[in-house]
Amino acid sequence: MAPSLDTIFAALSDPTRRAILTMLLEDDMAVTDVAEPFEMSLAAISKHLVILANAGLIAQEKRGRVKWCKLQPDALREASVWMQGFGQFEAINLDAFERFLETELAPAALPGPDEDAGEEAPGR
Amino acid sequence: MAPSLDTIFAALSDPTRRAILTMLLEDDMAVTDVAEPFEMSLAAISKHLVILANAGLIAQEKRGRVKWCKLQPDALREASVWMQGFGQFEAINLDAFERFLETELAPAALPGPDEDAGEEAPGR
DNA sequence: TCCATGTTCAACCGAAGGGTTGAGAATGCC
DNA sequence: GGCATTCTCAACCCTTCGGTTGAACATGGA
Repeated sequence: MAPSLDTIFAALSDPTRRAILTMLLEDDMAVTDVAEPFEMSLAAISKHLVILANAGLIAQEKRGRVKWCKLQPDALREASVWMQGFGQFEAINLDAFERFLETELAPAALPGPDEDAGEEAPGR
Repeated sequence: MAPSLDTIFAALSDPTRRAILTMLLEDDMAVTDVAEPFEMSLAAISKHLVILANAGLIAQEKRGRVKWCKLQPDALREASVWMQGFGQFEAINLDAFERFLETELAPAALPGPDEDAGEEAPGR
């Protein structure tokens, strides 16, 4: 099922989970490596990852013993579209809209780790 | 204090609160009028409005007996900025936005299709 | 002044959230 | 096979959340 906005925003409301997303922006990671910088149990991180996966924010793929986590920004995109409707509803920036259309028509980029984010996402 | 991303995303994670924001997109509303289309108590709606105000998503101003609620999209923009680290969605897709508005308004967020609020503009 | 209207407060309730611990279940390596 | 590594499951604990109800507070109008 497609993750709902409920699930997406709830997943984003926890600072640990946002930090995990920021880490995954750099590279795909195994569960143990995701958990390493946090001062909480591995089981807790595992739960957080399940929540992120249910929200469609990450994908998890098991290779051997190791489960790899990678960012999946489509859900974020949905939520962003919903939000930006409030900020720019009165005055639509036509230039920005045209730029959006271009990115819409462009081939969907595979969410690889080598994506140049340009600017690091703010932490908490 | 500036509302944290925790607070903002948590406020957005509830369908009732997102429906309220959508309603306020049309016009400023009094608390009673906000509560009218929902099948829950006025006190519950009042709590939701407090949560939205604490998140900086709405502002509340009391004139006489009536407390008017109005959208305050700055907090949304802040959260939107955080998200932009994860992808390139700097522009708004109006079609997608309308789609989301429909999916938000249609199912269970608002009980009846006859949401003839009929509220008056705050200035008078 | 008395009463209706608009909104919040306080106490409560059940469910969900975020954390722990300990016991598994897979898998890879010797 | 035996063992370490990786990750999840299950049971619990405590707090927060979303809702209710009834009372209270504040204001405007007769």
